[in-house]
Amino acid sequence: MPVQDVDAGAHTIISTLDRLFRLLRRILPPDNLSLTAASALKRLEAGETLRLTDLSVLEGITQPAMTQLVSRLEKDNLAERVKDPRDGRVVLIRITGAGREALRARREVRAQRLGELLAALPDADREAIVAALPALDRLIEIGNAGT
Amino acid sequence: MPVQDVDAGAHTIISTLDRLFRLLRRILPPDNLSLTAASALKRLEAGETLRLTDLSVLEGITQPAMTQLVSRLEKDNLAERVKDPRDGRVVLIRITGAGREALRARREVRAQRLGELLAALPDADREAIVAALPALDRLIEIGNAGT
DNA sequence: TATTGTTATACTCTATAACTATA
DNA sequence: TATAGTTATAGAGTATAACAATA
Repeated sequence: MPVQDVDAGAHTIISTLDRLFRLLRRILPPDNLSLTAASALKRLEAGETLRLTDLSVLEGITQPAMTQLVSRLEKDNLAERVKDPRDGRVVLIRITGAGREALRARREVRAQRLGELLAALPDADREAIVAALPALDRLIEIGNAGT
Repeated sequence: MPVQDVDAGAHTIISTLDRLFRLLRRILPPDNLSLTAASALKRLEAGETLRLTDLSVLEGITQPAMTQLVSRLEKDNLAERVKDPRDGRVVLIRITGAGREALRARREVRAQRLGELLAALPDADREAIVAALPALDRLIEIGNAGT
């Protein structure tokens, strides 16, 4: 695609992604982790603990929004607040065993649902989608770098 | 991709899409149409009028949720309720001129933002993403058919 | 009685502004 | 005074249950 067609391409990409987004939300099981909760938990799953502020920046939401999200996660026993002995102002967040299990279950269910749809696609379509993933990952990286 | 690897592929696809969605939401200008409002308006933009129930089914949300959404759109003068002379129970929804203009402005801003990110990608990455769009559209079609 | 839509209520997710506690 | 986090408040978006109006 030549650079001068980037804007036309952007329209098409956005349109498809918007519809895909709504589809994925529809097939997501209702009694499960929300996108926001899952995203934050995934971030915690990777490392050890994270400060509430750092987590809010990484997730791209405000500090009060993260305070509330952590409170909800704590209420459901998916994450917990830990005091930082070196700085009394700081709150560290840690994922719980139940949080890890919730992530695992969510991954399984969602992959199963999407897998059913993928299985109905022609091989060439599956290949085209998989082939685009590294490019999309780089796009995400560029977008996040600008934050 | 062989069929037996569909589940592994599904995990990777979902992970990338989840991060992509959060990125797109972040780069969306705050004082603009939400994803839900824009999706419903786009549906109205295409045809003439739609019944509230039909719109809720098409958008994959409940009837009360659509009632509220239409009320918000009406408050902002983006859509309006029209009585159906043939059936007193029915409410028809119609997009307004301001609604069309809001869609246009939203498309322009979002395409511009995404275009900036796309322009920073190597040509091969842009091509891979564009090449996957028809496949994703067919995936969406399959998913929506199951509704 | 069935269909169409609204109202009531509750929960998640988000924001900004004002506040508290600690450094 | 600056930083870390919480509380207060408001609004979008979603759901289920109960209701009203019309067919």
